[in-house]
Amino acid sequence: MKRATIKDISLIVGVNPSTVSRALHDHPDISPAIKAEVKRVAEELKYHPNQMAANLRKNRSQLIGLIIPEITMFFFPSVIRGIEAVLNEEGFRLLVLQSNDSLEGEKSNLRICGDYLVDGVLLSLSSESTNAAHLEEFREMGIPIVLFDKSAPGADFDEVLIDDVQASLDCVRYLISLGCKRIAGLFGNPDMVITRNRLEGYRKALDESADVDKSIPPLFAKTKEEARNRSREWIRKYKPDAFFFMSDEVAAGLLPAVKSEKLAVPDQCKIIGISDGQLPFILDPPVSFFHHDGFEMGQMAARQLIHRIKNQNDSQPARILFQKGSIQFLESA
Amino acid sequence: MKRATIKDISLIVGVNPSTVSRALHDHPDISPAIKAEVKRVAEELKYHPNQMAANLRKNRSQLIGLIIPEITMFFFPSVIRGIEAVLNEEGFRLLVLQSNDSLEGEKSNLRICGDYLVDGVLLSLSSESTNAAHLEEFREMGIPIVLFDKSAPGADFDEVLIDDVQASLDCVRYLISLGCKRIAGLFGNPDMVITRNRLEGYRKALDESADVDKSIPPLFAKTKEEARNRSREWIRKYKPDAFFFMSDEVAAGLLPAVKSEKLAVPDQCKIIGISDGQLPFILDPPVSFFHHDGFEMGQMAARQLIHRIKNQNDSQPARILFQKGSIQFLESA
DNA sequence: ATCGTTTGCGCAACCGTTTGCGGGTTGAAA
DNA sequence: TTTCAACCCGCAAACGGTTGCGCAAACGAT
Repeated sequence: MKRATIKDISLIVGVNPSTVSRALHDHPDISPAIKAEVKRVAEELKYHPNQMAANLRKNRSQLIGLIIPEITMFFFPSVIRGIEAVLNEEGFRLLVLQSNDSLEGEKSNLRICGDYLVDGVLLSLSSESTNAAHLEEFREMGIPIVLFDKSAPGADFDEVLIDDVQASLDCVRYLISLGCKRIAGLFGNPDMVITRNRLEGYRKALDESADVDKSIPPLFAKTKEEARNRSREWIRKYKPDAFFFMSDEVAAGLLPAVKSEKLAVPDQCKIIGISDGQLPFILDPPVSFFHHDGFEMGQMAARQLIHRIKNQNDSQPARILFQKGSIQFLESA
Repeated sequence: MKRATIKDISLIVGVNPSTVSRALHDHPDISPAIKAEVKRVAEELKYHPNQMAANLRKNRSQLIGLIIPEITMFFFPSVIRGIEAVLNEEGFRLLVLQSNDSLEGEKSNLRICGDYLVDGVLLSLSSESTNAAHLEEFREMGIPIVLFDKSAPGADFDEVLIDDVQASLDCVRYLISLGCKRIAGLFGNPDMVITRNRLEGYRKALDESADVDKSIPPLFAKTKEEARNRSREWIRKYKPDAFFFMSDEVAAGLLPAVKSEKLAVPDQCKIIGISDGQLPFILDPPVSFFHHDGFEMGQMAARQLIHRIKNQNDSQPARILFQKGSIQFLESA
């Protein structure tokens, strides 16, 4: 059984295909009688419009491209749920693409988005994307881009971010307020702006206090495995009394290392960091965290993109900083 | 700047659009000279084919629909990586859709797949999909479906699964071989076939042994939160000396409960289950697991689907059971 | 009865690419 | 010189839906 087309309906009802199209879209030019009949037949034939055809004609696709470095168990599943929650209501579909954290991959994915006439792109930059030059030609084609979570300096696009500096600042200040003196910072890929910002917040907090040790070098780990492996030695060498982790991924490596070094939490060391909020309930011990909610960020990014799609050039690029603001405490610290 | 089209190229080169199309596809009818010139101009104009137009004409889309109940941090991120690894090589793109674990959502997603002319669907059934009746009309449209991870009885489609019964059987047998007598089983949504099968393996293993306690009721939890909340009471009431968990999701709820009940692992109780293999390295204590690799399953499902797309009716539906086969031991048990 | 307006629908072009067919040109074989 | 393949390329019709424009019928007002 082939799919029914508008033509099939038009033949049965005895009207022109254009009339069928208008009837199905409730165009005022069409009489109620014909509308009813067309819809009845459409129902009967289980007619569904061929999106490709409609898209070709309308020069849009109702597709949104999502480009992320790599989909892991951390953060992005929440983000995708948030995005889809918003997009589905608006009738958009999600094309998921991974850049493999490379600039080339990102470019290639952007091209794919162009080829499929996506109506907009949600983009979390790769660590190799130190600027936004490769996005410019995309802008020329009139396809809106919203950057989220990971941006780049001078990127003149809509952005949805948390205040990375402030978030880590808050976390480390909290550790200092507990009396911690040797606060170790665990970070991700040092090439990324997000890492630099969170590092900045960490350092700023340390600098505020006269009597904390500032000699412990931050540890940079690109994967949770690397975080776990290198954490042990780091811990042994510097004997921290507190840890700040910048993401769930590195936290997932840190905790096992802390355990294997027999550091009691929170008695011997406190741990806090920035997290999507799922892992802290799974990890042992539960760690406190600055709530960086992926679901919410996904929603906001999607909303901003849809807004931008509906009114292309109504305003300057928006820089949306959002934050739950508060730190959630799970340890008994 | 508008996108360049084949027509633009044809005007510059001075040939017919059809010649341009053939030249770009290295059709043997076109002379090397024209091919070179066409490609040069295409390059110059940064030409990229409009997929929508090509798809409409060719009546396919190079799109694959992925329908899953819900994307969480468990399992599906790995699966998606596996799928994309295969699809990208073949030039397919992935449309990710969530059914919200409902039959209606699944149907709706299938319709969307049809509207976008997807070339195939990868489907992990919702818990409400107790049969595959709603997939039949899809088959009539000639769109191949590959079910993975979660199937239904009597589903006459390609399936990529692990041997759920055998996997849990192996796990529980192992616990018995360690001398465990009070083995508690923690499961997910009892409506799902996958749960029933894993429960069956669990029970079968228990039945093989005369002196194990068979009176501990299995605990069914649909979310990790439910697993955590209800585990405590369950543990207190039945004092198990071992646990079998059927998935990462319930394991993520179980472990904190075990910890809070002060059960030492593996001294006071052993824990083993079926896992994607990421969480066990994060959880404390690390638990042993039957490796149910999402990445690999994603790859296999994608390969099977592509095979089916390329030769539609070459054979009966395949039922691919795969397993790493071995249990990985992380505890010192 | 006449004029003007609204109502309701058809005509045909169009979106960009693909593809069956046909035909002109060139070359070699008979 | 005729014949018949290749060899190359253009023509035009698709794919299915959308939309500007035009026109006839129906209606109201004068």
